[in-house]
Amino acid sequence: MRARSPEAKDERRQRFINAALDEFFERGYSAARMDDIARRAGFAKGTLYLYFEHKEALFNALIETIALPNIQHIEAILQTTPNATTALQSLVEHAPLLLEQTPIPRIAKILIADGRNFPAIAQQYRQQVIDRLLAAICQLLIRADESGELRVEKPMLTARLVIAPIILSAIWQVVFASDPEAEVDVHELLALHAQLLLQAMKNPPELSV
Amino acid sequence: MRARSPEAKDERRQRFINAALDEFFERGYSAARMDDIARRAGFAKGTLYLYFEHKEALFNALIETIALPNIQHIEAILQTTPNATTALQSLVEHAPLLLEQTPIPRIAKILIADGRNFPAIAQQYRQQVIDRLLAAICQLLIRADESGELRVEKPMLTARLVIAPIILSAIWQVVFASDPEAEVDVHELLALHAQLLLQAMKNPPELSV
DNA sequence: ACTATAAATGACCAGGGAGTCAGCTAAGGT
DNA sequence: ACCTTAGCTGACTCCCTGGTCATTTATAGT
Repeated sequence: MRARSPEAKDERRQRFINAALDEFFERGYSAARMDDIARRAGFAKGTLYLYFEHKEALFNALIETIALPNIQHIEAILQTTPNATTALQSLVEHAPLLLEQTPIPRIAKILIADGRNFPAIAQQYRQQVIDRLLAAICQLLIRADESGELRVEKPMLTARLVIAPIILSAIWQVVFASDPEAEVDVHELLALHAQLLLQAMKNPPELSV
Repeated sequence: MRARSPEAKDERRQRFINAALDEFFERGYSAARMDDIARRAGFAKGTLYLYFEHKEALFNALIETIALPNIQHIEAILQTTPNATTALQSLVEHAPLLLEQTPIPRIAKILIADGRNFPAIAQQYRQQVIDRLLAAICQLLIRADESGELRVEKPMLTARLVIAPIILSAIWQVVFASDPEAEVDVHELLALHAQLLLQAMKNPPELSV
């Protein structure tokens, strides 16, 4: 079967990108072979080069394509809840699914592993994905502070603390996937995280002296 | 100059390992060149092979050698303080220095990037370094709970939450080192982290309802 | 000074992978 | 049925790097 229509070509591109996600994740950028990526997508190496000029272009396309849909999903979770408390709980509730069913952990691993060799891509990813996620959480916290629901003195830093255990769980899972001893109950961990965080933000400091 | 005594040979080994740390960190295991590592240590490639059988043996030695001294340093910080509150504050106080002056962030990056291709090394590192660090924090929390200083219901998970922002700061710094826009005040971030965490653990949940 | 020892060297080899291109063939048009 | 277009192929080239080893040379002992 051949791709003649523009839609069919887009579908080809996507298949190559998905194959690249697997291979880059598994082996790292340098050790991943273009031939393997093509085979995994079901084509020969030459075909891959009809769709991407070179390895780096494929890498570029991968980072650009994969993350955005997922970040929009998370933003939706955060914005469709009435208050910050339930928004955070909802985020934490959805997180295990995000970690298992989306490519986010794999993208994170790739970015950490190979981002240094592609500073422009790393920067773009930070701006378009991470900063956006942090901004969404930050706004949520500011609104909660203004409404009196929570007490948030440094929303930008607090936003970073909110996502830290989530991201680290993703990385943990990805690095120690083959190690049964290293398993962690992510849901329980993040539930505790939300509990402690909300507890700290609900109690004004004066009470704790 | 040549290494004739066993001590001089140990010193050579260490120089190669330090050079390997730099190169593996910068390029990743696969893209790092043995010739570059040898040159960086001040020798020719052949000499490197007098000290390490092959690339993988060098990688092995790197992971084994570098981390342990630093983990002992951290354990010392945690054990020489009278109570958990000051221990955590002290950890957070020392963290920016650990992130800047020790190879911990670089080792973390290498482990994430290449650990998947060396599952045995990743597992060994987890057992000898990470689990040990978590155990030290866990014990600290248990003692604090027993003495009534803090309220800690799930010490093992809480220990993970304690280190999450520290590790993530290390990774952040390593990935976005070249991006001036991405700078974060680690000290301020971790100070807030300690403050919120201690606040949550000092207030029994009943008060916050 | 001379010699024996072994540390250090770097040209070399072999294997492997990025990128190419001349040929093949599926598919739509006539 | 035949032709034309263009999507697809994989053998090939070239370069790069892990690992080797015959040669060179520093050093300690006599």
